[in-house]
Amino acid sequence: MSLKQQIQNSVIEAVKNIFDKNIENVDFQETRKDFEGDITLVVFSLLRHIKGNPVEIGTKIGEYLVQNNDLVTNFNVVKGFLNLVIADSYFLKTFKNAFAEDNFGFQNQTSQDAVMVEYSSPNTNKPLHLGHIRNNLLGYAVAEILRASGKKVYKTQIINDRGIHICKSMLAWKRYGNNQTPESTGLKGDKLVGNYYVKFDQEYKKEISDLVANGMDTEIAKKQAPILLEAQKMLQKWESGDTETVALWKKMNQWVYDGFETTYKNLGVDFDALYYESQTYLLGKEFVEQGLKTGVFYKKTDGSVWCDLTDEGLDEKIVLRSDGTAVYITQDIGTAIQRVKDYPDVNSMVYTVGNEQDYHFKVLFLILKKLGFEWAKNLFHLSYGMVDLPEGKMKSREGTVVDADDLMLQMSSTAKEISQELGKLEGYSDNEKEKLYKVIGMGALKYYILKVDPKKRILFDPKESIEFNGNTGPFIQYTYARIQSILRTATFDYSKNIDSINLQEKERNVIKQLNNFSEIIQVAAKNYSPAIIANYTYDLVKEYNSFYQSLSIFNCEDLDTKIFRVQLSKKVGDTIKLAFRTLGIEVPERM
RNA sequence: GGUCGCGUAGCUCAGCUGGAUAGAGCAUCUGCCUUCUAAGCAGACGGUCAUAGGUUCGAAUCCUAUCGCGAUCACCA
Repeated sequence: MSLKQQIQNSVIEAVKNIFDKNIENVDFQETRKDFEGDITLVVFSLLRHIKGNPVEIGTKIGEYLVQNNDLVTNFNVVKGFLNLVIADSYFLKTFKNAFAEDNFGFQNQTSQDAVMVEYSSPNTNKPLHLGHIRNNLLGYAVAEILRASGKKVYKTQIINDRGIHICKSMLAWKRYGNNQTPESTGLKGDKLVGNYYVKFDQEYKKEISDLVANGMDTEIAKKQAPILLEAQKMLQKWESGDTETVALWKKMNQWVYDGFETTYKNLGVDFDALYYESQTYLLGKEFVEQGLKTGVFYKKTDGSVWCDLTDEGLDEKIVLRSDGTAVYITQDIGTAIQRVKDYPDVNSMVYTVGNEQDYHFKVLFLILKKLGFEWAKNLFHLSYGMVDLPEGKMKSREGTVVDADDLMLQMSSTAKEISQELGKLEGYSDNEKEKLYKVIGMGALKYYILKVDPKKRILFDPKESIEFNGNTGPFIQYTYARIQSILRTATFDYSKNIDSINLQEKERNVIKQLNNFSEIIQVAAKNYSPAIIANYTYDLVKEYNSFYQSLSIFNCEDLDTKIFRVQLSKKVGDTIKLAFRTLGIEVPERM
């Protein structure tokens, strides 16, 4: 039973005995630092049931609690706030329990139901960029947080391997590629293919301006440029299964997958199930047919099929073209259903997709509900804001994108520079150092992105992101590394049980913060927000550092106190590690 | 224009289901390394929580309107 629950029971009892009223629950909050106490009862909220002066009511309840509840040793009332002082023994006991628990805060899988988390979902015509990094980090972290909260989780992505954009790269490679391969050029496959996507665009623009120079209208030229017409022809060939086109498509896609694999590995993300658009884009049509029969959809005179969502405050939405082909949402309907078929334990899905698709997912979820799927009420769009650069929006055509691989490399090399400047890594091999620079650089990048609320836009300033002071990943990693150093230094058995010592305020603060961890994981899972974990961890580290700086760990007289302080340090380290695990951030033994 | 999201210190961000004097970091200034890692700690400075109303004992938080920024409103994906 949590502290709040225990105190609450006593308060309910007190109200019953003193005022003869039955109440069901009471509002608590943590006591503000400026007042004495650990937990605060908001007396105002009782005024609905009990009439009278809040200070008097608070005082009476406080007196009752001190007499009848061993946990409460003292109290004071300020305005309508009853501040309760909790016994040291309580904090020592909760800490002892937490210390004994390896996965403290993590819950074992509690239900058979699983949740599927989709993220990344890239196009296969260009390399991953900063926007994908936010997507991947968010999706991965949310999946891990859900897992820590007790859910079974599958990670998945849908790879957009089909469509005109792929044909553009293919065509440009065919024309200008001279049979270049990743091997022959030493380029990552996705980079190579991306280059030809850019090449296509250049040629396309050239053709347009040529046509315009010859007197053609710009809008018409955009549609009539020969290279575009050829790309469209290529798409038709692909759709009809032309052997040569399909072979090229397979070859180039494989290059891209290999390239992505490297990027994912460096980012530290992975997937349990892959879906390819080329295999799913026809799914969903049969469900449209079914929906037509049940009246969820209706057919217009031209043969196109629609869903009327005006009752829900939305528009009509097309789900099948007049020529009978599938649109984007048709595929999404099919894929969702397919996933539940493939993984029958899935009854909930999370889609990590940018907020420009808010409307799309609103519609998708509504349609799936209308189609009568039980799990449709458990769908969540993890919508996140764009990543802006100081110069403005990222535009791939204008070359203002921040490439994912380049950025990760840059973060590591900055970590290297700073580390070397500080000169702390004597006795480490070059190999170990390189690995460490990566851990720190990635820690900075990941934390920088994950600490902000997903739904907000991020302004990504490359210079400021590589900041290792303050509320940053490296700051937290540093604290972890220091704790490991303490553990290496401790020459006595610090696993001994400590039953009674006098707790200093700083120590109590750290324990209080530690005690919140389990709840924080649940809150973060409920809100699909890694930012909650990140900010919690930062607060924990702040409390710990304050303790660390002001109380000496090894130079105190009492052995029990010494042991306790090492234990406290270890637990903070363990908690940082667990919290960071849910964020996909590694933690160094030394830095 | 309709719909959705955002607007908190000079900058980047916290602020959970309404609660006490709105919190961190960066930047600027002041202290603290012969003791376990100073990538640290302690402190100062900095706010009409976009604006105006409303609900309430009590609002950054909930409601309404206005302003600003962004996204979206395709037989594209």
